[in-house]
Amino acid sequence: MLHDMYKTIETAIKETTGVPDALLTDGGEHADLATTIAFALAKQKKQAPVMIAQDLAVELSRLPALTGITVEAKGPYINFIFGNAYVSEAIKEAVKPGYGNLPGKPTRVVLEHTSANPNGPLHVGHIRNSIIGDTLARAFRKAGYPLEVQYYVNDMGRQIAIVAWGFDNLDSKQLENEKEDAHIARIYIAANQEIQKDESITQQVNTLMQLIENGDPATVKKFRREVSRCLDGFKVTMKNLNVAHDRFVWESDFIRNGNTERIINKLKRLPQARDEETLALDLSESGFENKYVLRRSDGTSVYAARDLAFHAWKGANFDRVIDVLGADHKLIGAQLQCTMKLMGEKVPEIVHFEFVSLPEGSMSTRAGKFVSADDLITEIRKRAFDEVTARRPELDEETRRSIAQSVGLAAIRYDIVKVSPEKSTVFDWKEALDFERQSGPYIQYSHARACSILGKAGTFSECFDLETKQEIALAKKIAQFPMAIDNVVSELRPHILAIYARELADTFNCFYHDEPVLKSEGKVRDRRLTLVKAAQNTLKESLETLGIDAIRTM
RNA sequence: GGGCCUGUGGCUUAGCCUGGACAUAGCGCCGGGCUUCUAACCCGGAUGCCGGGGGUUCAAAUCCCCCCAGGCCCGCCA
Repeated sequence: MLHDMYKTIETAIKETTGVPDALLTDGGEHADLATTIAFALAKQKKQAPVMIAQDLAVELSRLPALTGITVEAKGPYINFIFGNAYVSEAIKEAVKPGYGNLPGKPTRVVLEHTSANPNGPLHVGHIRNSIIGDTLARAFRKAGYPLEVQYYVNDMGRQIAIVAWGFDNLDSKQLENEKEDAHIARIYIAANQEIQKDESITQQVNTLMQLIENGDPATVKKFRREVSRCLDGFKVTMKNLNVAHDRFVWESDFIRNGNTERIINKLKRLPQARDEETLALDLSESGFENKYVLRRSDGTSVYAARDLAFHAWKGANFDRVIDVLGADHKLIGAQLQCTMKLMGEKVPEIVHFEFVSLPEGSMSTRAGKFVSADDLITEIRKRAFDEVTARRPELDEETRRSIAQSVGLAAIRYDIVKVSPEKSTVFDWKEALDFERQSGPYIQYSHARACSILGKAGTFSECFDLETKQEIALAKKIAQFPMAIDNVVSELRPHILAIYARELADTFNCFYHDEPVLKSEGKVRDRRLTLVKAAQNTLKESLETLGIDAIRTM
């Protein structure tokens, strides 16, 4: 809708003036859309921008294509204000189930996210990856793309060897009520402490790594067992965060199925290959200083080689390959992209996000310095339950627990997704546990209020002829939703949706505060209820795309 | 030392790619609003050399250069 209007007006400006760029932008508080084209034409026409704007506005307003759009010059700006037809059409769409679904596309997309090393529980840094990834996944599906979400299991790294050593050599019994991933972390941390004390352990770990690379059955079994247990823990955490993967892809499979060897043979033939003691690529002509090592001198593969095999496999099976990775992967991500291009393989798109740290410094699983996602979830549910109990003492405990769970989820997911990924953040308990401010629960509350109004309204006949300023403002905000979804997938920036949902809630809150709905009568009541229904539906779709429960009462 | 990212009122933050109309919102602060559709809400007020300095432009938070501060990275680790 909004997109159509943009195109129509853009074409009209281009055809009328002959310029290649209509310089059309959001009109903010002045208009729905506006152009600064008069500035650009000033030099060429040797006329003041104000004069040009005035003449052009008159000319544009006469065009049949722009019927129903108010065109007016305000100084050097030309403003476009959409009429009632636009508003009515938008609300007609917005009351339908699935509002915001974009037309289906043939492009098959594979999206990888989270992929944390299975050596300890997911912490508040990892879940930034999960939440950005999962929100993108939901937006892609809403935008009509067939999508598969994958988790890449790094099951043959040094840290897994350290875990395996710990289980063999330390007191490694699982404690009562200890979650699998927390158990693994405890052993991993203890093993690292032992390594600090006794350097000879490193040799034993190296031996384990050689055994796993050679496919020694007992070692493979041992590694698989602990990695699987850790993943079981991750799955519980992710379920609690409403995050889902379609497939877990194991790194070691790319050794076993020969893909890594095949990719190494292909890489050897590149002019950039340096097959000396090690096999490495010289990517200096692409601006990378260090050599990109693929095979060690002992003949075993390096992570990079397996990663290339993994990405080649993804590229062969999907049309678009997208990875969500932390800022620490920027360099290796760029090297991966560069190498894929040199090989003529599909180049993955990478979404990077900056680090989450603690007030006392960086997080470290090895040092046991982290806030686990499980602890955050437990704490936030407790807080949410107290809050619900204080606000709604009349509800039974089960209902309050259920609301608290949804509110807690909303608080966590929104708190993380609302920030632009390129900003590094410091985890703050006080902010994470806040349900007011610009929070997920705030948006849920707007939705619940809308549901409450609709519940009390009974039946009404839909009416799309809006009138007051507040009605129109809300309708126009609702109309922006499909474009917000489109922007998220085209820019790969899920925080756009978070900001949109909050603004929609703001607009709806102001609307129902200022305009009586249930107490109005006749057509006014009908059209306001229709608008509430459209707002409720749009809030619901927004929340669900953010992976947040659109609860009907709270 | 080199590369990438960030720097917007006391705190958090949008806008920056695609330059234009008084820089977005929240928290906190000050002052209002619950016998009226759930106050997880709404309304009003104070608070900004948009890190600093140059440049490009009719016009710069936005583009270019330099500097400063913080984060991340520069392994035959993953």
